[in-house]
Amino acid sequence: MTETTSPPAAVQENPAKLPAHEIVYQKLRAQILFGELVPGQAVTIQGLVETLEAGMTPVREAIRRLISDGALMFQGNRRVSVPLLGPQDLEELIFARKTIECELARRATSRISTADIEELVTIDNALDKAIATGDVAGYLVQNYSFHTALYSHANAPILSDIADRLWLRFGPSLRVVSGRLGTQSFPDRHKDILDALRRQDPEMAALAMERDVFEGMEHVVQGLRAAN
Amino acid sequence: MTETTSPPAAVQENPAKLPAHEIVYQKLRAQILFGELVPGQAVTIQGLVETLEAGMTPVREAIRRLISDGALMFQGNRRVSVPLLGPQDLEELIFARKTIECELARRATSRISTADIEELVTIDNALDKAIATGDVAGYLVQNYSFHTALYSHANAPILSDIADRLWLRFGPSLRVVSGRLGTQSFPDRHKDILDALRRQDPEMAALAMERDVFEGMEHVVQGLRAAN
DNA sequence: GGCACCAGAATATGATCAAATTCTCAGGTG
DNA sequence: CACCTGAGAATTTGATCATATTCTGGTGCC
Repeated sequence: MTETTSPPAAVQENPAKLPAHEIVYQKLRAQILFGELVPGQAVTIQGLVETLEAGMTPVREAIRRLISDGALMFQGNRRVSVPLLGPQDLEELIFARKTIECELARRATSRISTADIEELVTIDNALDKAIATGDVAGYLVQNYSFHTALYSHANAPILSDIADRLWLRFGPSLRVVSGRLGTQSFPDRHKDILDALRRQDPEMAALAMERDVFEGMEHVVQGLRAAN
Repeated sequence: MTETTSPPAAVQENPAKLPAHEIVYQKLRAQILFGELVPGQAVTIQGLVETLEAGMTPVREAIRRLISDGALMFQGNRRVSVPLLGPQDLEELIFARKTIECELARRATSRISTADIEELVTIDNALDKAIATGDVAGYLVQNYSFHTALYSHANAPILSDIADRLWLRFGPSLRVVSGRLGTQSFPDRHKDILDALRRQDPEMAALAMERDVFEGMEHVVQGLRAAN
């Protein structure tokens, strides 16, 4: 008992200082955002316990969080599933994304540094490459990264949080559409956004963002309509 | 014929059949919205287990949900507390509330029935009474009810959900300010909103809502600044 | 003032109970 | 005779709890 803890060598190679429920949350979140889960698919607690090799309580807590995020859906009876978006949902998401993300772009414009713009360029290049090679997973990751990185400079944690949750809602549907129609078909206004950032023109950034959001979401609407 | 199944549309209206974690969530949510919890106050799992007479797992899940809602805050170490809003947070909340709630008012205007308007009038009368008698708790409840009831007619579940979460964020601070400055001091544009609804004028409703939101939030800003 | 120890709270596991869906098997009908 | 139908069993899955383990923060001693 005197041997409390090995004090100095406590630096474990294990970077996972995070609690289990947090790790499970991150993993599940990524699976939803980047499309390993299909809309309509049932999500079972015990299934995740096996898949993610975690205990029951952490999985439970992660699922509750994701439900609150709108990323998962509680189906009245005790079942949980990935939401299937309808035209009505998409219309609301378009409005919310336009107002919130345009404002984030506006705010980021006046605060972002030249070095940070270059970082966005790097992400956008990776995005272009993913689009060119038809790498759907890469496209989803890089596209999300671009927006998230931009918003991180807006100094608006609450608005960023709202935007993040919106992405969680349409992530699975985005995956479906880009899987079906391919990555090339998606519009991409990121170049315009980067231009606006360089010129430090908030309204131009907001406008470019509005187009990026609207065209992207409209594409999802069309893609899902085709699917029916 | 080959259809799987979905014949029994047995709609269960069993109210007492809610799971424990849902009940705990609702209770805690109400406590936060209507100010039984003070900003900065620590929230412990075991404390809630005793107070709400629930098991540990349900309490845990409810807390996770509330954290995801932004109603509670995870303090890095394993502590959870009620968030304390700063001027920056309030500024973001004002923007988000204005855009989202004005849109909800706009959408509700064209869909709400005369009978439903009367229901709002009833709520607003109760609100006036609470203001007149200085009933802080009643003021908070009726004010929330008015907005929620209005938004329920907008046929926009996602936007309503976002608005709901915003209320959870500033609920505790609203309580602090109204407790300190009294209920009379709060502006109230609900009469203008009701007028706009009767005239079926969406833009007028949105404008009245914008004033209600802005003046109310500005009042919170002033109240918190005085507190410091 | 720093360090070891301790109390208490949070995290995480597995077991147990309850509910719901699915499966199966008769029985009846065209 | 084949097929639809439905009641009930069986299985899967969710909800809850009791308990063990780990971590944090404070306290008292040197």
